[in-house]
Amino acid sequence: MKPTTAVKISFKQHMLRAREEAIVQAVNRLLAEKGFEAMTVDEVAAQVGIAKASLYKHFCSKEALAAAAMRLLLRRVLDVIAAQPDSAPPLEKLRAVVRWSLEVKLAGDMPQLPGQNSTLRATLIANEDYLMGLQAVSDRLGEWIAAAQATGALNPALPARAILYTFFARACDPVLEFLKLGGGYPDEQIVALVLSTCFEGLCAR
Amino acid sequence: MKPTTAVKISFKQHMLRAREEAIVQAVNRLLAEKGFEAMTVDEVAAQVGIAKASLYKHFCSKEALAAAAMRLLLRRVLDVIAAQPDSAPPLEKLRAVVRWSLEVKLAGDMPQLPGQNSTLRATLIANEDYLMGLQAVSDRLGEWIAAAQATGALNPALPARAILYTFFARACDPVLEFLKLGGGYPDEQIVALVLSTCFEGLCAR
DNA sequence: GTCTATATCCCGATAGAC
DNA sequence: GTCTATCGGGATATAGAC
Repeated sequence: MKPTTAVKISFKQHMLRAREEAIVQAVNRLLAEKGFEAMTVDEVAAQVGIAKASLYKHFCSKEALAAAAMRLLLRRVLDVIAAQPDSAPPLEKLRAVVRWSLEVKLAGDMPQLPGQNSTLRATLIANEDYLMGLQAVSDRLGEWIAAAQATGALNPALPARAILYTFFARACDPVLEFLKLGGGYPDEQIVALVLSTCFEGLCAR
Repeated sequence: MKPTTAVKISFKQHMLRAREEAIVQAVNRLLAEKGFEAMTVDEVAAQVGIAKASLYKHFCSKEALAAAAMRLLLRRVLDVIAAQPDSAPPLEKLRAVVRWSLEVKLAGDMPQLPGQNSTLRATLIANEDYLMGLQAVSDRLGEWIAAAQATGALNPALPARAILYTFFARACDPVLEFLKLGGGYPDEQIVALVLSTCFEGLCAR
């Protein structure tokens, strides 16, 4: 009996977890497509195939939905960071992470947060998981940045924070969309172009 | 009598023009501060000091308000472009224009448009003045870009369009805000940092 | 926990007097 | 042209039955 009960509970928890993952994935897609303000909770519910009231049993507010999507994004970034081989030069590892974020954005999977939304900002900075994930990403990238500056691969004259922020900003760089809408370039080349301008700049070398 | 009437009409038109300019300026400020979606027409009316219904006598929709602000921005950009001395190298003229836009953004005067707002996009591309202004800016900058690439100042391997879009994208670069919020850097240095990473890139030279 | 139905609020836009 | 007052739509969030 105990095992059966345990199995039942586990099964229930599994289903609940799966549903919540489906919700977060739908939120991620909608955030990437329309941004936070334009996304409506009705759309999320319709996308998942449940009633809106059911959504609020899992997430108590629209901001909580977005926060969950952001935590998912941070987990994915940390996975990509962890997947880089230790032996690779720091600069190449940084390029790989930035390239990944550009590919995600170009694929329409990068959630777009509004520049300054008071309620959303409050929810995010009040969320420990989010803050710890953000700190972890910053720390890992910060180590690589310092190492790359030490070897002279990255410009040592730039503050490390400025470099880090420049990487973060690639996640909302409109140049990708501009080039895609303009047409004439395959996705790989668009990514290569933006990556080049980010690291090598616009001036000739 | 004729002169008096003429003066009266001119005076009225002048007042009307001044009021509309005040409206557009308020819209510009609010767009820079909160973005299009978060800006409410009530706020604009309150800022100008008139009733909301009076606003709609000048501009028939919220989108029209934003479009007017964008036309103002394009005029200001064209003025800055025209102010560059012909004798200066094209690269320096481009740097000056980008620097100006960074300074405007850092001062909180750069209107922020939503990435993809269907109704606003429709209003903008339906506005001849806006489209012509945008074309004029693109043309003038495009000439300088081509010249700078010809002399080898800008990387000739990059498509000119990619360079142009990269300049446009500086108007919504969040790195400025990040560095400002982080503290520790005066505005001039923040502008210099972003300008440097834009043209010279992150890698050492 | 899931549903239908509804409360509540906010915002863009308008009516109509002056 | 300016005002006060209001309409109508849409969005977040909740009530209450099952």
